[in-house]
Amino acid sequence: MTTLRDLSQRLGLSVTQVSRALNNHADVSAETRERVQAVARKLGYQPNLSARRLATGRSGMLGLVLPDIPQEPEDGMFVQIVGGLSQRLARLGRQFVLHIADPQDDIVEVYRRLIGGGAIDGFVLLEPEIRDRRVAFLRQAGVPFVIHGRVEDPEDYPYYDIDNRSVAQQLTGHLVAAGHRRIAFLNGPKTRTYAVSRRQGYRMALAEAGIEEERDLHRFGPMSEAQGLLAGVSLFGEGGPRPTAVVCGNTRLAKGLLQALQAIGLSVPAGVSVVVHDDQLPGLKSEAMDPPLTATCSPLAESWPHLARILVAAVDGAQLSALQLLGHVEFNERGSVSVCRDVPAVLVR
Amino acid sequence: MTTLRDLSQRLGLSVTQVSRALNNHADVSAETRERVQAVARKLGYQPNLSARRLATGRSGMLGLVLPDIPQEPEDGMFVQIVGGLSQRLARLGRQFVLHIADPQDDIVEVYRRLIGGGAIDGFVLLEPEIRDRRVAFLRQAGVPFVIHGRVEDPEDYPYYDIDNRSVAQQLTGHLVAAGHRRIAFLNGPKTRTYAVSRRQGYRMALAEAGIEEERDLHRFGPMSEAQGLLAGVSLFGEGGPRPTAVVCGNTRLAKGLLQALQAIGLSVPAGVSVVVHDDQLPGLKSEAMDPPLTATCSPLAESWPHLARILVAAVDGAQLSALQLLGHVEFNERGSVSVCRDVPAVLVR
DNA sequence: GACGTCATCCGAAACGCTTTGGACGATAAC
DNA sequence: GTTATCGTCCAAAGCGTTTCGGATGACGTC
Repeated sequence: MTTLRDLSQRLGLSVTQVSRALNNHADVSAETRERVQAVARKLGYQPNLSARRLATGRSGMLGLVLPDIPQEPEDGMFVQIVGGLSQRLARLGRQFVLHIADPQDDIVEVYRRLIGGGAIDGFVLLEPEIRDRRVAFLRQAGVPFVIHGRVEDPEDYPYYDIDNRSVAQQLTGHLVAAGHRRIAFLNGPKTRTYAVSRRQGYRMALAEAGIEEERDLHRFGPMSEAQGLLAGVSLFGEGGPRPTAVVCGNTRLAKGLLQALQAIGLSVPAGVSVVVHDDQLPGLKSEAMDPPLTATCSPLAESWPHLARILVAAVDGAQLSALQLLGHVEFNERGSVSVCRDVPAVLVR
Repeated sequence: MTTLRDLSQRLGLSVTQVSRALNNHADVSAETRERVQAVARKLGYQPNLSARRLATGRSGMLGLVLPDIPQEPEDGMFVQIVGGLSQRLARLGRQFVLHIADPQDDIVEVYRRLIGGGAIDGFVLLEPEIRDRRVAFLRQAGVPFVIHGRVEDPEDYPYYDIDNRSVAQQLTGHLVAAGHRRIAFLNGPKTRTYAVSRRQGYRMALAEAGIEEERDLHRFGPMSEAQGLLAGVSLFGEGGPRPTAVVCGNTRLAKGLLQALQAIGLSVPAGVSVVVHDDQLPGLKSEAMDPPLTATCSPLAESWPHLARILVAAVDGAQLSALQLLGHVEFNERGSVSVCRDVPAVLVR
């Protein structure tokens, strides 16, 4: 292994100057810099990361901790995440450490161990929850991180997110504009911050139109095909509240819902109007469904480059304003919504 | 962060003794060891991995390098691999580093960079090829690794594998015993060592029965459903060689083949006999197929714990004999094979 | 009493890097 | 001619750990 000392001896320079030359410091002449870098390249010099870390306190390793091995059907997305992050971070000269925790371990302890060893500079946090313990711990410990999503105020941390409130408001509003007043919402798990934001958007859209929210039409749960199917049956099956339209939190839920509707004998959009938020999950595109669904669209895959970039910047101590980003959301109308001719439920009762 | 020096001051001992006490060295009294470990626990001492690495030359990090982001349908398996390895290594007190290379980078350069930085102690190598460049490089560089599979002789390196030659021989032999003489083999990619081993097994079984190999019945290619389908059509469609039985390299190939056979109107086992090697890929079990397939079975998921254990032992400098393992293979007869009544092709011609 | 043995401890060096504080000429400013 | 400034360089300290080569004292042996 070539070390700085090897280079310095070969060049007749001090170790100091060689180090500075390689790291593009100011006080080294252009000529020396060239010479040093040429020799370094020739000898295939690679800085020893451990030594660097010991001197600087930084290891160049960024981590992702998962609480358990992902199972179907989320595992495909997991590949995208891990692959995207790893590749992006590699391009930024960092290394990616994946840690899959023991499910029975306390997650905060896992983080404590990882930063305690000094092996990891910062973390990507997925699926933030309200009052997220990881966020609280890392913030207090002064360890850099970036959240995929956001937590409750104050928003004084790096994140990449989409405007979930606006997404829900837009989708719900679109149905309201078509005359619907009894609109179901298949939301995500109650403890997830994005589900909370979306609830706000849903409510705002209803409130704007003077519609009173029906508790039974708002369902929280995992964003899975199974959940979509179950919710669909429960909403539209016998004894169900039978709304006239449904907002789906993602395309997996939508797929399940469409199956339920088909089984029940309801067609879209004639019988029920359906809109969805589309993360562009692999193999589950809203435009390829039957019928193609009107959707807000924001590819999940766009997140990873941003998360990588933001995390690296955060570790390097960039300004907070440079570390917060809201992704772009498109709205695509595709004819899965029909004008509602039903007499408002309130009058029926 | 608590350091050895903190502990030593607090205990009135030298840093040396504290270090030795924590690492269970010989020349430290039982009483001191207890005391040291108690205080270390209390202060939540975590050894600084970078410092340790600098002193020992080991970082405690083990790596897996993938040439690109896995795509469907292999991505599910990838999750199992990465998840399994990461979790197992964590339990052994090591960290797992996943590196997804840029597809355009030379793979050996990627390894060179990773070990050059001194960040990684050893590697897990997946999908070995004949004359594998990674193996050549790592062996020459003296970097520990474990192969999932094997390469050509000499076998002086750590591996976990199954006896692929025997698997192919067993499956082919089973068909031979049922009277089949024109047996197709859907094998893996030609450059993979396991495909080479399986070819040997296939040939041995044929040779034993005095059957001459027909070139056109032995197909190499990706072990995908699509490939199984295409091969099925090409073998049994119009103008195809129409063997009486097929050995499938894995259940994905088998699934595709069964689709092709159904489309063509051939039934299993009445029309064609089919056997398969089953890696227990998620959602693709040989016993759940239609019909359930006679199979050799060796769960891929069993590999990860072994690979993790072996790699750690290799880094720790264990004897070679402790580092080589052949996994268990079961044979399950399920009735997808019928006795062959066809007149041997040679007599027809 | 001299010697060897043993258990237990310690100081100091080493790993490869960054960074601090200053040295040394050359040039510009007064 | 003195002083300040600037560009370029270097020695040395320090990061936290392991490890080598002793040091020390207690004890038993002859």
